[in-house]
Amino acid sequence: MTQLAHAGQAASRSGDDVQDVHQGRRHDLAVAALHTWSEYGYSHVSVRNIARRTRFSHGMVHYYFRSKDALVAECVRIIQESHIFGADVSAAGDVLAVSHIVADAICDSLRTHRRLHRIRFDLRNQSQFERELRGYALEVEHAHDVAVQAIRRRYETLGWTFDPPFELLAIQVDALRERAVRADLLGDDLPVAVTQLRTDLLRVLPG
Amino acid sequence: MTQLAHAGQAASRSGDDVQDVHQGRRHDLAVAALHTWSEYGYSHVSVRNIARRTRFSHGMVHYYFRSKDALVAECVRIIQESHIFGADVSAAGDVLAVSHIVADAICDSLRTHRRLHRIRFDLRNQSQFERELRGYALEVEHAHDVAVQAIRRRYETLGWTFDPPFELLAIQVDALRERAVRADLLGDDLPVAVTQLRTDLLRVLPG
Amino acid sequence: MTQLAHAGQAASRSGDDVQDVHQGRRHDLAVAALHTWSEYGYSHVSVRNIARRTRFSHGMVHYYFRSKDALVAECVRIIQESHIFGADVSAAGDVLAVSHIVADAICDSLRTHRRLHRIRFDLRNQSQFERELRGYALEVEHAHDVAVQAIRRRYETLGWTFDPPFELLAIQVDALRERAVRADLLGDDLPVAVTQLRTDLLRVLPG
Amino acid sequence: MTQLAHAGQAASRSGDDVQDVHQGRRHDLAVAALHTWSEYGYSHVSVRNIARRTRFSHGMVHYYFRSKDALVAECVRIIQESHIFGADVSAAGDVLAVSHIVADAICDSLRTHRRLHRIRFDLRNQSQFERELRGYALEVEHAHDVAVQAIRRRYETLGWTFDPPFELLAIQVDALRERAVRADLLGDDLPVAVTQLRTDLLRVLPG
DNA sequence: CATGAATGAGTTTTCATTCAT
DNA sequence: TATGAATGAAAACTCATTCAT
Repeated sequence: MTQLAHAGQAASRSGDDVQDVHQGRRHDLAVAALHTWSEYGYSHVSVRNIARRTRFSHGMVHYYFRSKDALVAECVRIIQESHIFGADVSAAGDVLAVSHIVADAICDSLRTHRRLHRIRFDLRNQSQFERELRGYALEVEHAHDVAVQAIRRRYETLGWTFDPPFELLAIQVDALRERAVRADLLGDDLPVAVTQLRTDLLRVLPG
Repeated sequence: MTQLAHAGQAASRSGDDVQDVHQGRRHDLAVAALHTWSEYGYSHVSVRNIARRTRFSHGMVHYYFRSKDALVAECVRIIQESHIFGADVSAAGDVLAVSHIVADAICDSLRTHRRLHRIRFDLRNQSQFERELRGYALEVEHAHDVAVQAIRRRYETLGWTFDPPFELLAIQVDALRERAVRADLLGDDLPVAVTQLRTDLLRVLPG
Repeated sequence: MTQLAHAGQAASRSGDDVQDVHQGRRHDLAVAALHTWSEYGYSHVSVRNIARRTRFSHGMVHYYFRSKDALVAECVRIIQESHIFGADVSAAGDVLAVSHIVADAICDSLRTHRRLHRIRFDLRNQSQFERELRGYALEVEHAHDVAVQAIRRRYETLGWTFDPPFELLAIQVDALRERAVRADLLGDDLPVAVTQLRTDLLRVLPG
Repeated sequence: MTQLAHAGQAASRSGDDVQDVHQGRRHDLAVAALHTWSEYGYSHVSVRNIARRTRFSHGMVHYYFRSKDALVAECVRIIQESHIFGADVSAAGDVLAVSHIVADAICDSLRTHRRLHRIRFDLRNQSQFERELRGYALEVEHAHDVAVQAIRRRYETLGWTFDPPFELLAIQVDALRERAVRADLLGDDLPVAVTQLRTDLLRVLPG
């Protein structure tokens, strides 16, 4: 549960507590929603299922979130702020170092934020069918793209040129991540899947 | 609708028409279900939604399918029989020819069976959350694997060795297909997406 | 199954077979209905449940019986004709002999026709709530009364006078029979229940 | 309706009214269910039928009762708490007095709780066919047995010995009660039936 | 004669949402 | 703020009945 820890509680010091408490509650509820989502899938995320996970009533959820949609929006905000796609490649001195950092970052993120990754893939899939999810899915995909482009720039700064184009590599990497996420839920051991993932990533990344 | 055409209509033989008519109806209903599925996603494939697409009552659907599960089973059967993963590479004389045939087959299948492909990806995703779907998802993935291995063997017969391993290439190809499927529904032009897919496939396939 | 055997098939000799075949079918269907009834209770006797027990389609049931009600009527007729309440006490020379004959007859009937007895009690109960069953329940109860009165007359002919009145004894005997029927379905051993019943009957019957 | 009156209305204390109001509603709904049950039989006790009796929607019933089974459980609880089998024979000085108290208690209970008695017999019957009812039926029968044994002890304390055994007498008494319950619903006058019952009881009870 | 296609009302249950307090 | 009462639509499924063939 550490991975979805409550970030807003430190805000309870200053004067305008009210706002902060409100935000804290919203956050807590959204975290509960994320848990439900990652375990049962979007279509089973019901307001009551979420409330059951918290100390709050189901009316509360509607008090803090105008609708289920607003709740999804908050969930997406949390995903964004978790920087689950980031890899700090600024210190890497050569292409191989970048690849190692990237592979490690992906695997670490999968270990600590597997729920969020699973949600991302579910969101991307569902957004094909539920109009109201498209905006959120695009936001998350955009965050992914931004992180990916930063990596690309580092590779290119270090003199690597991609052929086939970088984009296709990015798609492959993302597909490997998705496979690891699926393996996890389908019963396969997460650590094993992540180890396998690391091996595979190093095979396809430059170097 | 042409892509999901009615296979049972040839039922004009003689005595056992009854069975054929029955099977025809079952097929028609399953096709209606596939349409609903591909447009609204699995979680909105309800018996009533399907009936609404037909000239029949919802009781009818239950008349032909004991349960929703039986309906899904028939849908999966149709997907299987559509051979949406097949590529006849037996005639290919060199590696490049194989790649072209594979790329063309994938693109053709996407054009004629885009609904089924979309359903496959949705099924694969939902099966993570809905136990009763796992068997079906595994069946479809197995069909995919079988088709993919046939291609691999042809490549290897023609002397190609894969490094990184073939499996990673297959995942990449499948991810490209998924992207094209998503592009379609997200508003991008299908023909454009398929053209792009073909270009991309030829870039990653051997040759 | 012997207890609900088909009585109408011997009629297939004469010229007007048609009628007889028709009656035979009606009988067979009603027997299937009786089986369903005794196992699942009246409220679960559905036309399809019955048809499933036979070699016929569910449309057949409606072909032979205008409605579920007509089917019930036929079931009741079969119960009546099975003489499940009868005891031939004409040969009994003294009161004790009558009591033994009655006890034995009740136990024998329970062994060979336990299904019908169970149905009788279920019918009597349901008829309180479903108007259309009342007539049938009353018919069956009347048959019971007739058989009971014959026994009473024999006792009185042999010089026995009942105090408390015979009617109260009849109610007690019937309640003991009902208890044995319930014991059977609730898992207790039928033979044991019948043996117990015999002992109890001999304790309350004259002599 | 007096016989099934609302027990929770005293909920005017202070802080924990909420609970009481909730319990009150539950009780009210269960009472509505008991009415439906006693009039139409268990197989017609549907959530919608019950809601139709109240000013509430059928969703409400599900709000208060997780499932139909929970509703039945509450109904049974109400039956238990109504002590419909009790007779205070502690003050009776001789056997005849016990018999009179018992007869009067049975008749009084039948007058004030005839619905509950009818439900008991229906429950006992249906429990033969519906597994999920067995536990409830056994509970109610156990309550009956407990009350009956208390009476037996009083008789025996006062020196009466039963031959035939007490158990057979209890069955007879219960059967007489059932007959009165049936007479009521089948159209016969309740007061008349109860008067008759009293006479009959005094004929079979000791003294 | 006999079938099974077809319907519509019924069952239990879940759920997003609104709202009075 | 926060609760939980209340609703109505929707889900999967069952069933008696009608009817064309």
